[in-house]
Amino acid sequence: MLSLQLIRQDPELVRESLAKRGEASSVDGILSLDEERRRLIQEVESLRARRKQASKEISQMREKPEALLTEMRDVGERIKSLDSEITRNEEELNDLLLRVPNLVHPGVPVGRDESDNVVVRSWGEVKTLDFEPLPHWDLGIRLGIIDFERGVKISGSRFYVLQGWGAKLQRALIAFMLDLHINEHGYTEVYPPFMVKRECMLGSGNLPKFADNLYHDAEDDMWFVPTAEVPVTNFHRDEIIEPGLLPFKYVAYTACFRREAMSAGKDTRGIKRGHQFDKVELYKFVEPDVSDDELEKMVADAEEVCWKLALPYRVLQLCSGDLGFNATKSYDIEVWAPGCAEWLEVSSCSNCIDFQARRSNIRYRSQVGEKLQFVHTLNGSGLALPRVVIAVLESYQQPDGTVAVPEVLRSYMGTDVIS
RNA sequence: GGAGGGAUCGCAUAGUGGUUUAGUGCGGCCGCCUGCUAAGCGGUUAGGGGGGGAAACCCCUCUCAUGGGUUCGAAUCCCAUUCCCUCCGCCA
Repeated sequence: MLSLQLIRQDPELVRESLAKRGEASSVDGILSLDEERRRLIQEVESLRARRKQASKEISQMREKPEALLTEMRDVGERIKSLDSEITRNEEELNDLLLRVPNLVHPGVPVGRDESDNVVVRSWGEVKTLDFEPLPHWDLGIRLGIIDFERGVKISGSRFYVLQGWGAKLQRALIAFMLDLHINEHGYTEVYPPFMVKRECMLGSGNLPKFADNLYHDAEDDMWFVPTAEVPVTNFHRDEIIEPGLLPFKYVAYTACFRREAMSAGKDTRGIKRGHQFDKVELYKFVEPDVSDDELEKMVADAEEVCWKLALPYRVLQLCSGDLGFNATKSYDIEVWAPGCAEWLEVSSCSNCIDFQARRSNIRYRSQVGEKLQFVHTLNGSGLALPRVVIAVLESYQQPDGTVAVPEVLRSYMGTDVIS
């Protein structure tokens, strides 16, 4: 959420930022509600001050002053009705504010959609294999490690079962990634709940705007996390972080659940896009002046997974039109999958600056006695599992139909080859 | 799921309708004192919102789990909800 004060002080900045994203502006509506709100508050507060004064006088009188009591009864009624007007106004205002996306970082290239994203670097060689590479769905079926039919039988379309080496490969990747980020990059492992309260979804920015994409248990109003970003953001919700404690760096493994209602019919083949997938997520809470640098470091942490697995990859900077709702600036990492012959998005790393911190009320003090400020939050996949499984299977496949196990996974897998 | 008990300032507690501008202790911070440390002494100790001011700052208002209600006036009385604790039931 943007600061209402900022919108009030510099509405043009906000309008321009929304235009860069190709979003309609609600700035005028917000400003007029804000004006109304301040007017109502001034009125109700002066009535309150008056009532307070009168109550004090009444308490010191021996006889009940009937005229004053009658007047105060009216004042009480007026306060009550103004309060409900303020509540209504604030609900409306808040709903608008919660739907405004983050400001676009000035360094972000302006563009319309993903075709305007910019490749900032790439690593590894996309080499042509000397045999016809199979897509992972064929490999998976032949090796008996992915079972699409049973996934559909159990849960419907966009579900699959990993079994045998397939399941173990995914588990090995999770363990490898967690260990890398914990031991070499200084992240603290957390295992959060996979179902969260509504307010967590508001805090992370998934509600109210993206309810369509979430699984929801209506009976208890519990929401299934679409990414670990949601519970980890809320880890410090409503907290004040004392001087000297930041940064906090967390790595969390979770399953992720997405309805993918918007993309029915897209990427239906294989395990690239399912309603449930696993992910290892990086998350940082940092002081504002370092969040730009911390984003670069986070991307490097995620990239390291790719090069340790020897998977060719490229890093894209997202243009303004492709930027996610929470992000001021984002990089995607894509690895090459020779079987399906495409670049797979395995990570998206974003600086959300104070956007989620404001929604979630996460503040810190830089020094004893200093004013409270909102922290900056960053998140990035490190990495998303099924797509890494795809890239490993397709890149390490051998002419005889077996799949070699990447060096760094051998100790986790206990084998050199999947056959 | 059932039955009871509870939720007050960072922590611990006092507070059963109006000098509560929420007291006290601990902790924290700032002084003083002290050869050092401890002790002692004095002061200080939250957040949101609104208004004024160039600013330092000042004024108002809200917040005693949350939301309603009663009342001229609510931490205090009533109702609902949430969470925590104890016991019972169920359970990986």
